[in-house]
Amino acid sequence: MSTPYNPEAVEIAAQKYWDDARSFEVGEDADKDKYYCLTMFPYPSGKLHMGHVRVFTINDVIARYHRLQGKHVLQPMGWDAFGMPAENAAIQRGVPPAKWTYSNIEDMRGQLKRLGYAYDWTREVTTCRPEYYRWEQWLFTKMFAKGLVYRKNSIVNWDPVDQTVLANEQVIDGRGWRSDALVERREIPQWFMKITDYADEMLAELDRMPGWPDSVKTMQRNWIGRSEGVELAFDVVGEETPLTVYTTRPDTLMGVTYMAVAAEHPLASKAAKNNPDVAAFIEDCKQTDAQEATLETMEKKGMALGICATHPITGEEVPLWVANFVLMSYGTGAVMAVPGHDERDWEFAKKHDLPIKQVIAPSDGSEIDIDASVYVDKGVLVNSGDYDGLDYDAAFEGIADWIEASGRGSRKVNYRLRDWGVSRQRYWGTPIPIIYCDDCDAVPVPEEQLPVILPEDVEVTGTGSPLKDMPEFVNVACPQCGKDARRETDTFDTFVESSWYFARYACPDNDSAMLDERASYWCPVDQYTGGVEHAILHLLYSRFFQRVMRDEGLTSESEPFTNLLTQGMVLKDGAKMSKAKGNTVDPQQLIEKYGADTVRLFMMFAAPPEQSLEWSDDGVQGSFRFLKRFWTAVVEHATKGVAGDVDTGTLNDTQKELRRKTHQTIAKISDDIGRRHSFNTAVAASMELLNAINKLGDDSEAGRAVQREALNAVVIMLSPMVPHICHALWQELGHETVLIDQNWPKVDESALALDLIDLVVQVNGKLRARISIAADASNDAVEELALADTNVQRFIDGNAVRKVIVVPGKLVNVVV
RNA sequence: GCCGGGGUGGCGGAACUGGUAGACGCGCCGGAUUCAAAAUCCGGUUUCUUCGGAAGUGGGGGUUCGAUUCCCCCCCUCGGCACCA
Repeated sequence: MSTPYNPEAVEIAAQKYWDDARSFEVGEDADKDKYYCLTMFPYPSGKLHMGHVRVFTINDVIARYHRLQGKHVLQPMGWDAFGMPAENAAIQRGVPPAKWTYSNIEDMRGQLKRLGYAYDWTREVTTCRPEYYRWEQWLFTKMFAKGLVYRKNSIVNWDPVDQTVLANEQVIDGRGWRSDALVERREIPQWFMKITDYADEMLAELDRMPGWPDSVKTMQRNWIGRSEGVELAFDVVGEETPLTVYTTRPDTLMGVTYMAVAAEHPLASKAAKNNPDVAAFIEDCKQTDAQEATLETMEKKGMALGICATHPITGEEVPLWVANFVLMSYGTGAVMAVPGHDERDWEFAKKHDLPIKQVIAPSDGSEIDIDASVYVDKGVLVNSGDYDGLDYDAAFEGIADWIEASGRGSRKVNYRLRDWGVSRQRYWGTPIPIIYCDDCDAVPVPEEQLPVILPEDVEVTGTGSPLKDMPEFVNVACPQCGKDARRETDTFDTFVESSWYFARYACPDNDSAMLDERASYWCPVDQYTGGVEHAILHLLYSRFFQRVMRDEGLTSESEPFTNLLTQGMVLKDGAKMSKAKGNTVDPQQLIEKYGADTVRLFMMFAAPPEQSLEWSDDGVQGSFRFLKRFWTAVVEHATKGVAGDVDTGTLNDTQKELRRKTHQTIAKISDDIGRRHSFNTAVAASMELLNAINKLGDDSEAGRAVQREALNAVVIMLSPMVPHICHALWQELGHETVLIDQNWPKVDESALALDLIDLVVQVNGKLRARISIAADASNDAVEELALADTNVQRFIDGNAVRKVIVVPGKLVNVVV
């Protein structure tokens, strides 16, 4: 087969072999060491993009590497098939979302197969199919029974022209993307899952997850945002119900000079009734979208309500304001303001001429001017009556004790994390299995009536969900009393589907249970790979669902993903690839031009997986060139016949050197892939070894044996990245066996031994000489030889040597 | 605004636990091969330089015999911020 490298022929042949042999279909074998290797499943947007190719290749490399290590590897693939783009396509092109989605899946599956990923396609899951989503409907009804779901009002982006709810990404500069109308905040009833019930457990477990990156764990910790503080009630003059607030700084209680409530707060609404200015202000507050980033960066506005609260300790009256930065959905919808010791309160007080009172002084006794700048550090209490002189801890305890004793409140642990709102006013999603009855209120759909099937043959117009206009869907008998009732027409957030799919891959065909014993075999996922953009929401929701499933008796695992790898984006000209920017690169065209292996190789070589990857057409060309060199090297070696085994006793120095390089490289690549996930350096090391093989030019029996050993190793070690070419080259090297069934090469420690080692010599930290010395030389001998070097002596220049630092095997630093 | 990343030659990146900055590849320059080109192969390639060296990892400071690596401050940039997935 001394033909030039023809990627297409090589790749189709390898793929046909894997297909025919069903190489990647795996069952549950209790005797084998299982390894579940998973990548975040894609949304079927139409075509594969480079971001997909990158993450799937990373995962495939890990999967194939572990298979060569003797593991029983499962790598499945499926489709996160519900979501907005299908509705948008339907609006724009009149294609029903289901049809559009299924056709995209067909196209993308074909593209994935062409890339040669080692997937077990018999386990494919598609979330928009009733046999999948029925089980999350089922779990929802179980959660309902346990009180883990509830309904409450919450805020959405309302487009007053299109009369529809908008997603945050459909709000551009505060306006609806289609109507250009100013978006309003509007409250509607929605379903919530009590993720906060698991906040403490999920937070604590983060400390016992060594397989996750610290950055992701830190983000999740901050997101959960556990804080200890007190909740306390302020009496409101002329009101029966007091105003409850939460604070983590009870030590600053004596510094409260005003309070603020949300625009939606009942006290604000009440004040608005006889104050048109307040009413106008509240209306104005609603003229904004519901995103946190908008809220945090917009101008802080407020207005006095003309009502006062009573300070619980001093009895002084403090004015009540309504403010746009206080949200009804956060905490109690009201805050106590301590302008002296809170940044935002200070700025607000300055703007509205509210009094600023210093109640905390720096612990070191230094003077501060609270009118000139805010002081947010913890310190010693001043101007706080009985509490003066106490430090933060003592003041916290003292004031908290007083609050509890007075019956005004209590210590409370609070979370920044809010319960998960799962209702979406959209068509293309899993129907929420609830029936509304005038007598029985919200009733979950009984198990025997599941799944609630989403009608697929619909027309989508863009103004509201088509389900509302389908009496055959909406009208239903109440499961409890049998009277006429109405189905919920909202659907689930698509994060619900992606919160448990990883477990369903183990048993996608089970039509009588959500999970079975096969899930116990495969779960948890050993290696999970996906974009950093999912560091919080998707990963936290999945951790939550895993626990819900555990508490439902479906699994014994608490954590879904043992090891996590978050990969960076693919950029072109420094920017994320997007149709809008016109800087996309189509993987399909590249595969046609160079083959899948070249694309896979470039992806692995161009950057470490966690970092963003800058696309380069020249770089792809370079990867292609390397594969051609690789092909030629093996073919030229093979045409001279099959070389024998290495006889270590008969090698000359250059042969020994290549053999050392071979085994050094085996050690390096094993570590690079297995431990560090540093695929770019693994590829670089393979290139170095191949360069060394090509340089040897030794056709003696021993020379050819050493080359063959090296080539065998390179072919196996590059195969996770470029499996097709390696499949062919393994045969070319004369093996009767199949590459994917091989074992990873082993390091021969004896090949690594060196008689002489090179050390560098520094004088005052600057490189001045290189010396070669016996590997087992003593530090004294190393020092002596270093000092004897003429260039070293030149830089010592007659000065007294103050110190000599010898780092064994590395360097000598002479300090003068 | 808040939380988490990143910043090293002309470019992508390497340097893993504080120890030779620039591995490997791209690009470029020179050479071989060729009627010529493509492809391929060989050599060179941080900058400045008085050719001795000197400077250099976003900027400023610090710790250390020694800092891309650790600490403090700042700048730029990317991701997330609960309805994009």
